[in-house]
Amino acid sequence: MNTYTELLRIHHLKATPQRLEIAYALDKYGHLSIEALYELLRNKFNSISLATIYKNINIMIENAFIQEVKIPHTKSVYELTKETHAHLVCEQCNQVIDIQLDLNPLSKNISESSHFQIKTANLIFSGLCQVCQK
Amino acid sequence: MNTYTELLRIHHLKATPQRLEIAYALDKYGHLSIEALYELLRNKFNSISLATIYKNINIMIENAFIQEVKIPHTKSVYELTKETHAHLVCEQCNQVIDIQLDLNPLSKNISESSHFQIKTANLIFSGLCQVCQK
DNA sequence: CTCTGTGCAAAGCGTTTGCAAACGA
DNA sequence: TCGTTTGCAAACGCTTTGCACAGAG
Repeated sequence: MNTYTELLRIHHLKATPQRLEIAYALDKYGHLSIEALYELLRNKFNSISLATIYKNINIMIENAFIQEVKIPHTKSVYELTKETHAHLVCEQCNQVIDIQLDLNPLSKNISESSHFQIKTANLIFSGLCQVCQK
Repeated sequence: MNTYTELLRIHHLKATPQRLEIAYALDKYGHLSIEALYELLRNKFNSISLATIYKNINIMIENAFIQEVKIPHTKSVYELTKETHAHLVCEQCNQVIDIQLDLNPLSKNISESSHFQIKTANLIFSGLCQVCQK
């Protein structure tokens, strides 16, 4: 039993070949759109359906195996759930980069001053990656 | 000529009654979904079309008169463009609150350490508002 | 007067659903 | 074997488009 099978199990998901491939692809590429995932999986499964992608993405989100990243001005991408981090999004090549960033102190400050109970923070920086700056 | 007419002019938008009402509604309520906007405008214009809402929202975004706020797990809302700020979103009542927050120092830090040229930052805190905590 | 915006209906497109067959445990 | 998942096709819902008329400047 490989790592992805275990990972799926932990999140109460049966390990089908399609799901294993989704997990593998997200692990390898970090962030993928529905469309990109579909294209990737088509290389493995000649007759895979978009419906299968959607059904799996949805159940994987429900089970906290993956997360949706909503990006300004572009379509969403999906990533394996991992510890909280921020995203850098290149407006030119659409690359998405994770950066470690502890927002807890800031959240705490705001919670205290606004009486709003903060559970999660979502931070996206948009701009140009090193390559696209040239 | 009222304020909203001027505001629209500044963004190179003709001041039609429908647009004036959109501007007024966003100014008054802060953040509105397409659907909410449609319901509000229907009170003023008995035969307004959803297509008109969409066309105006789109051109207003293009002309930087308004901005879309993409919220995790819910539909987008729209707001008048103003200086950079973060959002508090209540997961229970879906209320959206603006908070002033200067992310420039943080952006600068990240830009320098990551060689990524940051243009804009987008920060959303999700949780429970004061009322919904009870 | 001219060009843009509006409302309506139809088209478009991404996403979801229902179902029979295939499959995982 | 039993319950879940897959793939297909159809349905769905949100958004966009084309067009004729109305309205802003």
